[in-house]
Amino acid sequence: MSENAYTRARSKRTPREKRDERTDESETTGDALTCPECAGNVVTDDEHGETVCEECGLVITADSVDRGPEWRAFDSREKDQKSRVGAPTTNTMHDKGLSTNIDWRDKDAYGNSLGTRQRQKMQRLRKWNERFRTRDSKERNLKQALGEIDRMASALGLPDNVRETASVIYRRALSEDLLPGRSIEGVSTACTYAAARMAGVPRSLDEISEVSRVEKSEVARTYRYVSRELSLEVKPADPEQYVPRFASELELSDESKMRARQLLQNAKEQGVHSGKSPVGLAAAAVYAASLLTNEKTTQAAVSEVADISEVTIRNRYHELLEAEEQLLV
DNA sequence: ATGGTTTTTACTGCGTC
DNA sequence: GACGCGGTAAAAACCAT
Repeated sequence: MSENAYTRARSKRTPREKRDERTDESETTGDALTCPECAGNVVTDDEHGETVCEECGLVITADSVDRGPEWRAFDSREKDQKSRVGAPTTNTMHDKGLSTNIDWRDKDAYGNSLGTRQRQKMQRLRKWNERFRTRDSKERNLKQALGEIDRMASALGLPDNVRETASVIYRRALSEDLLPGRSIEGVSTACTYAAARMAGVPRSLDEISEVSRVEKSEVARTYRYVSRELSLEVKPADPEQYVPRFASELELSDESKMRARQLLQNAKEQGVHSGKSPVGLAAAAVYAASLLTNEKTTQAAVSEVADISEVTIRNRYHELLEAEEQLLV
């Protein structure tokens, strides 16, 4: 009935503007205060905008910075700003201000019955309150996921636009009800994986699951599911996309990168690669290129950064060189 | 579930520094 | 002798059926 959960919510200002009035004595003056709970020292945490107790972690005042709705992005401009979602401590914020209950009885605070007008008003308020609350639970979910995406993305050194893409994908997954039966972790990991590939800076499933709390198999499964349901257009990973990263991790010259790309392109034209793992191909190309340019690298080193066995590198790079020769004939 | 393909693991031999 | 490299066989992982 009321599955209109994601009603068109304007980026409404959170209804607690009264933090302007400095309320209690624990102010941001940074004086040595003591915690009411354990009498420990109280410090201000500027990054999260909180005043917390050093000893017990009690948050005395939170939200000296209001970053409430800023992570709801509806267009690309807002999206540019939404990536500051991170801090997990803000999870507490929602419960604090928003989950309100409105009694079902049509009585006022003194127990008197309300007039018809008032009754109708309360009816409307209940309805909207409920709507906001369900919206809120989804957003809490979203928030956690976004935090997770952000964490993984920075662990993998992925640029901001990937995080944004990942967030967008996640939002779509959420609004299409793809979540039930799947972990937030898993889906956000899958979204990150997809976003990285779509942005042309792919990370292998191994790398992804390294920083995720989810098994590789589950990531793969969830990714397949999500990309099918949302019909994401993500082309099979191009080995060339791995080259720059591997090359720079090995501190190889630009020339080597060029050679590696050439090798891959040749191989591609001759259809040498099909069914072979793109990562392996890329690793082999990087290694072969380093040989051709007389830069010192070992198979072991390449295998290390690419997370590919040396055997595979050997096999692939033979094939690459063969393809190169065939081209000259 | 099964069979075919690819990748990994583990081990061995060879040449060089 | 350690190291980089190449090859091989068997195991494991993966994929389509």
